[in-house]
Amino acid sequence: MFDEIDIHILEILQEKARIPNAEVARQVGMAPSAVLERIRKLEERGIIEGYEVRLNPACFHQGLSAFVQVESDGAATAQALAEVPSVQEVHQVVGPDGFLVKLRTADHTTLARILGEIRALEGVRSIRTQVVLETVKETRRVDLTEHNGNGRH
Amino acid sequence: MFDEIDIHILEILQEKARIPNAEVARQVGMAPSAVLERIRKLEERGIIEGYEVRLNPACFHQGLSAFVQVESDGAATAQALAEVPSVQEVHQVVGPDGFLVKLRTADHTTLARILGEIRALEGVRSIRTQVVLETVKETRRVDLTEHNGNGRH
DNA sequence: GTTGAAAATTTATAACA
DNA sequence: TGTTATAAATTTTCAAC
Repeated sequence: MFDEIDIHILEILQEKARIPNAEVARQVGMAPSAVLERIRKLEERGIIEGYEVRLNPACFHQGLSAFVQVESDGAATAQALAEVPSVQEVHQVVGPDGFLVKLRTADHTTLARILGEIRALEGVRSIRTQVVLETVKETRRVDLTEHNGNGRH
Repeated sequence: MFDEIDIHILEILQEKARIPNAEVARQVGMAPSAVLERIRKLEERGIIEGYEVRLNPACFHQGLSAFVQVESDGAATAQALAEVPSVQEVHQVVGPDGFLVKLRTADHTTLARILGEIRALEGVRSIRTQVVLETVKETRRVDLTEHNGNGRH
């Protein structure tokens, strides 16, 4: 799938995605055009899904995180949950609690309102909420260290 | 904190962070240097935390997600959890289950090994694991729609 | 798949409204 | 703060290897 140079490029981009191509080329010791070509192919193959800016949620009235275990029998529940504003993640999980939902809200008042919305969704039998006191770690970064020196994948 | 133009810029960057400054300037109808200045200040003020490439986890042997409820009495548990490879998130939550941990692994075998590691951490009394069957939605994007037309913040 | 060079575009900087 | 203008740097393309 990719070689060590690709991994190196991805490591650089994971660290800081909005840097010039020429700078990436310098760090991996290749011509800018070659790096551009590799990045293009990584994008085409779906290995790179996209580029995001990481905003500080607290600056946008979204400082409160919570996880909600949703027990549901409705097939359409997942989509309905995904469309609720401030829902950031919806995972279908094994076991009696059908879905695990992550959401961000401004405060406890807003959280209460959102939870009411979720409880009112068709098919939802019960919900159990866990409010986050403090987020110690939160990253989307993929661990690439194991892909170094192993040759091709 | 920021005005409508800032919000517009952030909306564009949330959609696709690795686009030229000049293109952003075109879309908001301003001079590139003015846009660059605004972005710099958003970065300085910590509103923009950084830029990330979004990689496809499945391409890096991280296709299996799971959430682990960790009941613990150790003060250092959070840090220990955060340092476990393949742990992507650690949240301290209200209630008896002290922490909620999100992790990504290659397969069930690896998951079992990681869970063993977590269970062996000092202070951990019990863990309860929820394996993700399917992720319906997973985004870090902040909802900026409410910040439009409301004037300054 | 890579290189190297040319052309188009973008970024950085400074003077100015 | 924003704009324009200029120089420096970068991106992109393409022919050749």
